[in-house]
Order: sequence, then C-alpha cells, then structure tokens
Amino acid sequence: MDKMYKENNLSKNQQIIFDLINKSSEPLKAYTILFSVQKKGIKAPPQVYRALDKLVETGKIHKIESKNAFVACRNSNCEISKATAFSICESCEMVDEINDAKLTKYLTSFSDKKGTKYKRFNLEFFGLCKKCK
Amino acid sequence: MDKMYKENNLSKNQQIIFDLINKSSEPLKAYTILFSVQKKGIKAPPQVYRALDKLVETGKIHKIESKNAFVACRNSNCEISKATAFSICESCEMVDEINDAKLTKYLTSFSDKKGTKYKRFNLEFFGLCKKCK
DNA sequence: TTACATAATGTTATATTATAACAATTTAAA
DNA sequence: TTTAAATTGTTATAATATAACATTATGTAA
Ligand SMILES: [Zn+2]
Ligand SMILES: [Zn+2]
Ligand SMILES: [Zn+2]
Ligand SMILES: [Zn+2]
Repeated sequence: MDKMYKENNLSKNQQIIFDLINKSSEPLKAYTILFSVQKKGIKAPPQVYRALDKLVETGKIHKIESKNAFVACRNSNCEISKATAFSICESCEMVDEINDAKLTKYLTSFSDKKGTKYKRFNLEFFGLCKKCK
Repeated sequence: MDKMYKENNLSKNQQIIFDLINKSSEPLKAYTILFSVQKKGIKAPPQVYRALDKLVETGKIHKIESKNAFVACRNSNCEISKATAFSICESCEMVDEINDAKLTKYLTSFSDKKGTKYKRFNLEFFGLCKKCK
C-alpha cells in the first residue's frame, strides 16, 4: 500500500482532521468533523476521537472545554498545550487563542497559598468580540 | 401541599442537589447526582440538569469544564461565577477552588492586544495535589 | 532481510452527558 | 383571587465519548 502521507509527523487520519480544523474559522465539534470527513473514508467516532486525542497531545490543536470543540493552535509557543488561553465570544461562536507572554509568564509561575505550582493551565475568557460589540 | 423548604432562596430540588454537592469532597457528575437523589424523588436527568443550571447561574456551584463535574463554591466573593479558578489534581480527583485576590484582579482587569476586556473567565490549573506529590 | 514492537486504523457496540418537548403544580405578587 | 413566573414531573431522544477487538502499517534493530 501507498504510504506517501508521512512526510511530516502526522498520520493520514490525523492530517485530514488537522487540515479541516486548521482551515476552519470556528471551533469544530467531533461529530461535525466526522460528517465532514466521511467522504475521505473516516467513518466512525473512534477514528475521529483518536486523531483528536493525538493532535491535542502534540499541541497541534486545543480543546475548548466549555464548548466541547476544537481549534488549531495559533501559537508557536505552546507545542504541548501546557499553557493555553482563549477569548470566547458569547454571541457569535468566535474563539481566539490568546498569545500574551506576560499573561503566560504570570500564570506559569503562579503558586497558590500553599506554595503549590502547577504544570499546566487552561484559561477561557468570555465576552463579546469586536464584531458583536 | 407543604412548602416549608423555602426559608432560603433555593427550591426543593435545588436544595437537595446543592446539599449533596456541598457535602462532597469531590466534584460530582450529573448522573452520579441523579443516582444519589433518586430515593428523594428526583428521577430524571432534566430535573438534575435544571437544578444544576440554576445553581451555576447563581454561583452556588461551579462546573469543572474539563471534568463535566460540579463543585460547591468555596469563595464568598464569586456569587455569579464570573471569575473562577481551580486547581485540579491529575492523579486523584481532587479539585480546589482558588481564592486569590491578586490573581482575580489580574485576570479581571486583563485586556488583550486589541484592548478588549472580558466580563468573565474560568481558569483551570493542573498538577499534583499535596497528597499525591 | 526478517523479526519484533509500536502506532495507527477499521469496525461494532455501548456508555456517558445533555436537551427537547409538553403537561402539571407551586409560588410570588398584582 | 387571578395571573404570571418559576419549578417540577415525565418520556423520549440528541449529542458526546469510549470499550473492545481485529487488522494493517510503520519504525527499529538483530
Ligand atoms: Zn496553542
Ligand atoms: Zn462575536
Ligand atoms: Zn466560587
Ligand atoms: Zn491528588
């Protein structure tokens, strides 16, 4: 069988699903993805969820927890999704990844009252985007 | 019919479900709650989800988005769940609400590169709790 | 090359989380 | 007391996610 899809580090299904999410201007849900890629031979939920899991693990995409939806990483710094922040419009579906060095530094070095530090965080801001204001 | 449950501002189902979550040392999932309150006459998912929605709306509980589970608010300041932060242990199921005035202030006043401010945020830190370290 | 281990895929079934829709009852308050 | 709003009860179903197992592809090292 052919195996020409491995010039980069993504497998066939991973690449198909990443391309779809990466082109999208909105967060995509797993079943929306599933319906979109059925013509490409990806027919069942586990195929989608496995690719999503791997892409999240490697930091190519992020899950927007409050929406159960996925966006491509727009931040070259967060390869492993250790420090993520998003702005989410409560009116339209828009989500933007926030890439703010000061914010990241502040939260990465944050320690709580017991002095505990954390190895990962996810921050979601909610409000109205420029268009919706 | 009796109506003696309304000394405070919670309805009967809301109070039953709040009490359960409030007593719990762990975040509770909706269907765990459902099974626990069936003896009290709450028999169907919508009854649970409606109570949860209301309790979240009024800030009595918070949803831990990464777990689809609910905890009682331990922070007298966040009546309406506008500014929430949690520490989540990746080993046991422990979740603590973080009540740090400086952090809250920093994030509440945060504005992104376009100068946009947000009216709400939710922050989840992940790491190992004291016990698991 | 061959053998082995690891990763990825395909497939069916099922588990888990959440909401729609509608009827009835309770509560607040005009 | 009558009206509106909130809450409850109920059945069905939608949406999200994983278990389990068989197969194929890929990378590595003898
Ligand atoms: Zn990113
Ligand atoms: Zn918007
Ligand atoms: Zn709180
Ligand atoms: Zn722990």
